[in-house]
Formats: sequence, C-alpha cells, structure tokens
Amino acid sequence: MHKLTERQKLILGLVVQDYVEAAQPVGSKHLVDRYGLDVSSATVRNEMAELTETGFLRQPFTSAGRVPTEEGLRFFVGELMHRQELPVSLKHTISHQFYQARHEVQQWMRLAASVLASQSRAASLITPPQSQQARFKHLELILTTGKQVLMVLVLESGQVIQQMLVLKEAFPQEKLSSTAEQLSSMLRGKTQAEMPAPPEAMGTLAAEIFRLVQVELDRLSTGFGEVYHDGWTNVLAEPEFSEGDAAQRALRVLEERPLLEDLLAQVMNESEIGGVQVLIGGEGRWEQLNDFSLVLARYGSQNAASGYLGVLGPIRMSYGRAVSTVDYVAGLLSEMVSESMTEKSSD
Amino acid sequence: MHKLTERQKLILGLVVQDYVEAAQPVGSKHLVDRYGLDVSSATVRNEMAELTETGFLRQPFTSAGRVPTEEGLRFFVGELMHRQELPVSLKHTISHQFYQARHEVQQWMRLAASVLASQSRAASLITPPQSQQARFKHLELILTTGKQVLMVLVLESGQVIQQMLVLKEAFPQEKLSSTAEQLSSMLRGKTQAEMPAPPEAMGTLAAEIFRLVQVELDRLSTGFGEVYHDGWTNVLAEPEFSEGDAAQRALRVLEERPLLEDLLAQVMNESEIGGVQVLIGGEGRWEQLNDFSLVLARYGSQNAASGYLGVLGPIRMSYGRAVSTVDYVAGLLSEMVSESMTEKSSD
DNA sequence: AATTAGCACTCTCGATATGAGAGTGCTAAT
DNA sequence: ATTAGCACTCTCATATCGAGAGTGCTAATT
Repeated sequence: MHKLTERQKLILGLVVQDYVEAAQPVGSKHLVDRYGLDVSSATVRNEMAELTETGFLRQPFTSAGRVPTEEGLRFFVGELMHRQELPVSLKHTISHQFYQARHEVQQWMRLAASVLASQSRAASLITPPQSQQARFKHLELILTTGKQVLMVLVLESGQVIQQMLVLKEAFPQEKLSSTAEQLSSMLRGKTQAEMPAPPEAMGTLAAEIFRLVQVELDRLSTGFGEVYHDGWTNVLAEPEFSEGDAAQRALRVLEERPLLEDLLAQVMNESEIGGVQVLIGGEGRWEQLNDFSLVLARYGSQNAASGYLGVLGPIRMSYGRAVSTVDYVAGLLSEMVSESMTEKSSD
Repeated sequence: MHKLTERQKLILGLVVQDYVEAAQPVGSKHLVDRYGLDVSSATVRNEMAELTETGFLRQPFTSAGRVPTEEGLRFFVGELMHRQELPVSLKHTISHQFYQARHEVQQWMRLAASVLASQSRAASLITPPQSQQARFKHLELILTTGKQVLMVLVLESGQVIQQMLVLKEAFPQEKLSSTAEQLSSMLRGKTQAEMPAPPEAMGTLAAEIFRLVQVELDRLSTGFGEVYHDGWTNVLAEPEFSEGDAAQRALRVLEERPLLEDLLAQVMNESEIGGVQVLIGGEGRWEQLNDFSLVLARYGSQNAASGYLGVLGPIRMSYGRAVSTVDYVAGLLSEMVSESMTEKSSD
C-alpha cells in the first residue's frame, strides 16, 4: 500500500469531493480558491503530479484538471471518507414508517428500496429475506375453493412460505389435513438434499405435494427471489448517463439475473452480516460494471433468513452518503427480521 | 376522418414500415427502389406532399425524407396494420411454460413479463390479478412461531391473500381459530365499505385483526400491487434513447406510481377485457409520454380478479408485433386466472 | 529543502466556414 | 394523371481557428 503525506491525502480528498459534486475535472487553482488552502496552486500542482504518478489521479487529457482513478476512489473510501449520517429526525421518521409496515415483508422491501434510493440519490436494489439452507419444519394444506389449495410451508428458521396450488382434482379438507400431517412427520428437520425418496405406497395427492415441497425447498436454497428496486430515474439524471449506452448497461445489472447472482456471490460470500462492501468499477472482474459503483450489504441473521441490499450509481457517487444509508437500512431490516421471530414457540 | 386513396394508404403504410425498421426519414426514391413500386418517385413525392398536408407525415426539416406523425401512426394502427402473430410452435412452448408455472402467480408474472418483452422487443409492464371490489368470504389465522401468525384471507372471487403478521403478544392456536371464526361470520360477504363498526366488546386480538382485514380489503380495492417488468434493456438500445433524457423519462413511467395509475384508469376504464389499447405519444394528455407508445390490455375476468399488462417502446415501435403479443399474453393469462378458479365449491 | 511566481506549452471546446449529398417542389413534357 | 428534369434547400460531416484552462518546468524566494 502506498504511503501518502497528510497533505496529499487532503488534496486527494478534496479532488474526490469536488469531482463528485461537479462532475468535472478539478484544477489546482480551483482547489486553492474554493477550499481556501494556505499553499499556492503550484504546490498543489506538484502534489497532484505525484498523486498522478502513484495512480490515484489521472488527467482526461494533457493539461486538463485531474480526476480520481478507481484506485484513488478505493483509497478514498478505505481511508479518507467520513460517513454522512442521516439526521436523527429523519431516522425517526423512517423507523416509524417501518414500524407501520411491520406486518408485510413486501412493504419492507418497497419502503427500503425507496429510502435507499432517495437518501443515497442512486438506484437501489434489495432482495427479500431468505434462509440459505431451507430446513423443513411443518406443512399445512388449506382448502380455499374447489381445486385451489393453499400450501403453507413453515421452515425451522421461522420463515413461512405460502403458495397457492391448483390441484388436478378436488379433495376434502380432512384428506388434505391428514396428508399434510403425514408429510410433516416424514420430512421434519430435513433439507432439500436430505429428503428421502418418496415411498411407493404414497397417494397421488401426497406424491404431488411431496414433489412441490421438494421444488420449493430447492428454490429457497438457490437464487434470491424478486428483486425490488427504486431510484433509477435518480441515476439516469446524472450526466454520465445522458448519452451512449451507459443507461442500458446500468439496467442490465437489474435484468440479467446471472450477473447479479454472480456479483453477490463473489462480493458478499466472505462478508459478515453488518459489513458494507464497496465495489468501484468492475474491479477488473466485471466488465459490465465499468464506470459504475455498487455499495452492498447483507441484512438479516446468520442462522435464519437474510437478504441483500445495495445501491448502484456512477463511479462518481457520494460514497459517504451511500455507505451510511446502506448500513443504516441494513441494520433496520436486520432488526425487523429478528423482531419478527422473537419469542419462538418451543413447538 | 380523412379519406385516403388506396395508393396513399399503401405509401403511408410503407413509410411507417420503413421508418420503424430503419429509424430514419424515408425518401420517395428509396421507397420505389426498395419496394419495387410501379410508379415513379415523382408520383410518390406528390402523394407524400398530400399526406403531409393531411397531417399524416411530416418532414424533420425542409428537404429531408418523411416521417409519420403521431396522427399518421394512429391511422396506421387503426386501419392499415396487420398483426404479426407469433408462430404456433412458439405459442406451444410458451403455454407449456405457463402450464409448468401454474402453481405460482408470481411465476406467471415473471414469465409474462419476459415473454412480452422478448416478443415485442420493448419494455413490458404487468400487474398481478386483483379483484376490483374485494368481498370478504372467509378468514383463517395460523400460528407459525411465537408472535408470528399467518393470516389467510379468502375473497368471494376465490382470490386468496396470505399475509404474515407479527402480533403484539403470542396467542395459542385455539384462540386464533376462534377469533378467526368469529370475524368470519361477522364479515361474510362484506366489502370494505360495508364493514360494520367494530363492536365495543371485542378483544385486543380480534380488534387488531379486524383493522388489518379492513386495511387489506382497502388495499385490494385500490392500486394494483407490485408491477413486474422486463426488457428495459431492449428499448434503451434503440437509438432514440441513446442520448438526452429519453431513458430517464421512460423509466419514470415505471417509478412514478401516480402516473401509471392515472394512465391505466383513463385509458382502460372504458375498455372491455379482451381489447388492446394503443396509446401513441402523450395524445396531448400526458406530456411525460411524448415520443413513447404504450400497447395495453386488461386480462382476467370481469367479476373476479383482473390485472393490466402492456409494453412500452419508442413511438417508432413495431405495432403489429406489439399488439399481437400483448393480445396473446393477455388471453393466456385470462385462461390461467379462470382456470385457477374453476370448480368452485358451493361453500 | 520546500515553496512559489512566472511563463511557455498543450490540448479541448465552441464557433465558423465549407462542400457533398440527399431529397424536395415545381415546371414542362408525355 | 404521370413523369423526367432540374434548381433549390437544408443537414451533416469535416476542417479550421482562437480562446481559455490548466499544466509542467525553471528560476527565484523563503
């Protein structure tokens, strides 16, 4: 890691700050004028030359101002940045909103996406809480009307999956209940991988449900469901998106599932819940992300359900704001998740 | 309505077709060459001049080729266009996919959004089926773990709403069941507006659930839930989105709820299920939609659940393809909806 | 040794000019 | 009614140019 003098750090910090605000290369004179430095522009020039040498700044073209490189931004985020916490009053408002939405996970997601987007002024992405290793606990089948049946699948983590089924033929509630009971005791505590082969003597109803449970457990262990999002109009208003294929490339992150899954898997796999990961540019690994940055976090609890959330913006985004917003919302959602499963019954 | 000669119609049609493909003004000579017309370019020029007079064509600037006006496109869609039906083999593949997804409404939505987007080559939007006047039929409360309770709300339409609740305190299953029974008989057949005032003597649990049912019925009668979508990368690849604020304005349709609600209300309120509505440009009413077109339909069944779906593209979109795709998918989903509620029990 | 004033130098960007080309509208002939 | 012919118009791509911003370097200063 490079060693920078205090003054170099100061200048790098100011360049980043100014560039983030103005979206334009920043010159030495501009810097001393704007921030009242007590050195001359020539001194700043020399320092800038050195920072360019080190790879933290670059010139878009000879004799233009300086712009931070991805490397420079990484250094900034790692060592120089200070978070821009949300005002306390705003935090109160937000947690109040979450409190009102406490009954519906869907509402959490919408609200979280909205808060993330508006506070970070970038596009937000968030996946619902899911348990990584779905472990069967209990099954119920509820007749609603005709062949339409509601399957309620309860996991050991406390997560509940509800699903409407349309069966091949109609069955009375008693038959449904007994089948559910039978399958429940057969599958208790099992993960998808541990499920036994279906017994020969199983009825058609039981066999159908058995298969559906299998599919559902599998689905829960892979992928991450619907992706909620908001604030794309924020980022598309930024000048770097106003022409070329930048807008299209950004949306690709949302619409190309494999990309997003790969991304989350690689970036977040070593990360604890609670940490915020900042991905600046493609980092060499994702060409599609050039010129974009992502600020990501995982929320939930280790042994139960967890999900991902984050914001996407131009490389020139306000990292201080983004990191603190993501961190705050992740914390809030973690509370919501654990709140929703306190006082577990001992069964 | 203007009266056009057959030849004028032919020329208008060709101009539209060529413009849609090439995204460029089309000239008289180009037209006769490309489509082997047996008249000279001078004749075509005269006809074009007339069509410009009538308001169906316009010149981006003096002595450029012609481009259809919104008026011209409307005439084209109304009188000249022929649908471009999907190949039968493709239809088979698609309905097979829907068949496999028949158990989960969420899957319908994703699949429909994906099919709409890829076949129309535009951005797709779709809302889940919802009953316009939610009428209470039946309520169940299922204890899952601790204070976490699943509320299952069955409507007379056959629609089932499942919702996770986190109660203020824990209750045993018997208490939940009896409360559900009590509320079920009290509210049977009622809409949100018809619900009685809550009796004084109601327990805290009953009161809480009562309020939630009210909120839920209200939510179901207004708005349209999550909007699924796909294919934005399709449209953003079109040249008209490559610069300026076009991309941002398009995304606004997705992110600004009030706009979309207003739009659907106004465009679709007089429309029967089954009809496809084409909205070209803002039609004067929606400034935000200038340069965009929407092809919309409603699916489901009148007296039960229904939803909206459609595609959004540049004004220069392939209407033949879009209309037939939207119509086809709407029909498919209508089948899915009615299928999922056949053989209603007589209760 | 670090800082700074001064200055020549470089490169972009916007304005201006120019010419080729596409496509038209009109007139006169068919 | 159609068409050939042609002058005319306007855009777009390209080239040229000068202003201005900002640099890097050198020599003077602290």
